[in-house]
Amino acid sequence: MSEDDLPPVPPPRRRDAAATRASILRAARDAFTRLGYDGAGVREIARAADVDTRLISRYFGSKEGLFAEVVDLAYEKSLMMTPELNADAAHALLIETDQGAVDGLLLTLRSASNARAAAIMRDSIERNYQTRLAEALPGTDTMARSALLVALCSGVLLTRTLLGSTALNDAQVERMVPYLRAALDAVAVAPAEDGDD
Amino acid sequence: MSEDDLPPVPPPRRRDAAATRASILRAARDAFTRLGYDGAGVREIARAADVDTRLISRYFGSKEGLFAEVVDLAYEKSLMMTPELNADAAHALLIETDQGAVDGLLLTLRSASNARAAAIMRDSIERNYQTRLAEALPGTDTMARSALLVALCSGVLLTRTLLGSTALNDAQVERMVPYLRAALDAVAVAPAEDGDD
DNA sequence: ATGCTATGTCCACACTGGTGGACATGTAAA
DNA sequence: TTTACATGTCCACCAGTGTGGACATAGCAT
Repeated sequence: MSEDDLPPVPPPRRRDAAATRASILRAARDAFTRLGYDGAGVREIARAADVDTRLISRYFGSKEGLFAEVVDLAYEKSLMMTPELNADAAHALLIETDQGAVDGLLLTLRSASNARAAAIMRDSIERNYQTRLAEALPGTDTMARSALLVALCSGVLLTRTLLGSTALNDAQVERMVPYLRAALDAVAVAPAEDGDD
Repeated sequence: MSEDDLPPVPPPRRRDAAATRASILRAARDAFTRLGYDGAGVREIARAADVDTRLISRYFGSKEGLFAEVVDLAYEKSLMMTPELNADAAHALLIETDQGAVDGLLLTLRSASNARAAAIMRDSIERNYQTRLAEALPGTDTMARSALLVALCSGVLLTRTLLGSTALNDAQVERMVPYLRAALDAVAVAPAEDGDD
């Protein structure tokens, strides 16, 4: 979940600004996803990236600047919830949490309590993700419906992962997949139709 | 939203432990709901309660102890999502956010990023709320389905309030009420039936 | 090889957080 | 009235945070 989009830390420790930036970005993504915006500190990120703390301010201006870049990257490829993919989405959200596809949502949830971080994420979501999803939806009100889909999925992940709900974490959670899929379909399919493919 | 369950600040007695406790509790509930567990500071709460900071540690042991009591109170009366009430719930979540019924959820969302706060809330939700909701649901898997309902509603509120989603905040959001209600019904009604009262 | 600039490093500042000790004072019991 | 405890108050501590200044060094152009 970390080696595919960002180059791994290079063993030859010369002076390479691009590699340093990438290393910071990777460590920041992991830290923000795991601890949230407030929970992750720049010192910790720098240590994980094996980089001096000062370089974060230097390369990204501030913690907020770093966060903004991380968020943009996280939402470039993220779980899609189209009518055809709702079954997959429901499964991914309920069963295989913490897999790459839902990391973007996880990042959002863990940082949503910070107002400034929330504004950064809202921008990125609407710009990078929601528009893409809206184009894949049939019917009208696609923008609002895509937002509603993101909202529903966020809630599931929130309850499962952050809150650690026992009912949504035991073995029987598999039986919830059809329910969740039906709920998502209720929003994703066109209003008049009763799609049940 | 504040004067109904907690006694207002008392005029007469100058030293009244019960009144002080209640005042702290009220200020803490407002602060935690507005700013989240991490965002709200004990000094701020004490100032809002017109009380010395030290009394918080004295009466509630710690910030966590205070939070636990606030959470318990918040979930005693909260929005219910039964099949009959899903229309109301959908309306409340999408239109009249920040009303009393959803404050419990709001408190949860704003504090969920803190792991210790999340554990406190999970306990309270499962103990005070989820069980109650499960009893009102028809069919099987009522506990897991009630958890799923809470999850879906949390997501809507999260996206609307914390993230400030524009698509879920403009005038056209009314058109989303039937969608959300259908999604909730997909979980709240019994599996085989197709209840659409 | 030498100088310049980019790159990396160390230290410290100002600030805020939660918590606790020691003290003052009101309130009720003896 | 006097004593004792509950109640309220002030101050300080320590561990965090993000940010910036001043300095060392590597890598490249000349």
